[in-house]
Amino acid sequence: MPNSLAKAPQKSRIQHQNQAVILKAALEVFSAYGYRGTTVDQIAGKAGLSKPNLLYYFKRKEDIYVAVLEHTLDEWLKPLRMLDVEGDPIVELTRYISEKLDMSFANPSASRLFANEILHGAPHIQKFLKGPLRELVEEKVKVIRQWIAAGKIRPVDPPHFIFAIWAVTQHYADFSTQVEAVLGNADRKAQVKQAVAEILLRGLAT
Amino acid sequence: MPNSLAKAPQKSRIQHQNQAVILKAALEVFSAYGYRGTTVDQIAGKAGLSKPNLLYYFKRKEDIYVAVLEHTLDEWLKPLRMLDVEGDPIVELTRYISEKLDMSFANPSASRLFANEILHGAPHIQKFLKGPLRELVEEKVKVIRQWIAAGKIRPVDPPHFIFAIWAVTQHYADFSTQVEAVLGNADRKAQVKQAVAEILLRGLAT
DNA sequence: TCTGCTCTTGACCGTTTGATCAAGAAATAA
DNA sequence: TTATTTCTTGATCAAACGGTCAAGAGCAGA
Repeated sequence: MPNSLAKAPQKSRIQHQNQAVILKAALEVFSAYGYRGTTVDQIAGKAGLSKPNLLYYFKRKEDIYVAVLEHTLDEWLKPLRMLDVEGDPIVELTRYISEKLDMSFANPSASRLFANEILHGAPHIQKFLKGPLRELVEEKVKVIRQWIAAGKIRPVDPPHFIFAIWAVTQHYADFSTQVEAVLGNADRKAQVKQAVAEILLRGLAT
Repeated sequence: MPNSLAKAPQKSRIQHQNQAVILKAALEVFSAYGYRGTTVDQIAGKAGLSKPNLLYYFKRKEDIYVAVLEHTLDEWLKPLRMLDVEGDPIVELTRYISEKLDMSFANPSASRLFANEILHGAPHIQKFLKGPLRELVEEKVKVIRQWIAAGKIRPVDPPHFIFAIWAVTQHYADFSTQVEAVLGNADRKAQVKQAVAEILLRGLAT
């Protein structure tokens, strides 16, 4: 018995595969058009399934949306979790900024989905924001406070410093249309990493 | 003849008043639910008009949206326009950050409307982004470069520095749900101003 | 007052969309 | 093979929505 929990209906190969295809398609469509702006037909089309077939795997449109959102959240916090109080602050923060920017460039859809959800009041992830996210921020605020207390970096308001990192790094995913309209479409990942790290971290040097 | 241009249909008192009421209601609803997520009935309800009456003033839903958007854009750029090359850089940038944060706190709906539009590819304001916005950024990039050349501030990548200011200041409007979920609902305008200015500007001091 | 224009609305229309269902096809297990 | 479960889909429905229209109410100038 591979799973003794009553709730596990053990997915078949086809189920596993189709759910993955649906989630991938749904992420792209939801992030591009928002929840209301997305139709089930669009997702089905992008996933290569008929609409009733898609609704065989997820009963309601909202179920798809929630599944995509939850699938994204864990991934989203990983880089921050790794912020290590034992490491050198500038090295740790440079790595964090770099990884967040990598995520923005590699997977802007996830960032936009998240941004869209929060922009509209986060109706589906209130618990996540007030629970795991809040706790993680409190934990990392302590890390930054320890660095300050140890004289390793100059004083800074820790929660707002974390917000600033989020804001700036996610800007390159959420507002890429604007960035490209103003600067043109050239690839500038390396330049952005350099510039952002400098802007956010130079003020911390002792 | 008060207006000899053929196109001016000279608005009546009622027209003037109702259009203002509609634009105000539409801003709130569009920013909260997005373009697709908003129904004409919702706007009409919030404006205290019947749906056909609202459509007497704006023929199509999209016309309302575009009107609200354009009504917001000019206001949006004013603080940046005032950035003065003759002034002290830290004073000028502190004032700019302060005014942007004031806008985020006083009128988060406008910021969210703008964010939502860009998040979804800015289909209605491509010309604005590639025209007036781009030109203004180029102008202010030169201002920052002059400050650097004159040795008044340490070197920084000017366009990305402007983006960083936008990202961080607008974050407190667009992501206020998240900020409040993590930090609680206390009023913290003054603290935010202090913290953000420090984070973004301390690295510029010579 | 009368006249003409502006404003307002209930009823209605065509389309889109989320969701359902019955029935058949495909996979799986015996 | 046969039996059973899983998967797939065309047809269809009810609700929501953007938009129209004709007819009436309100208003301003003569």
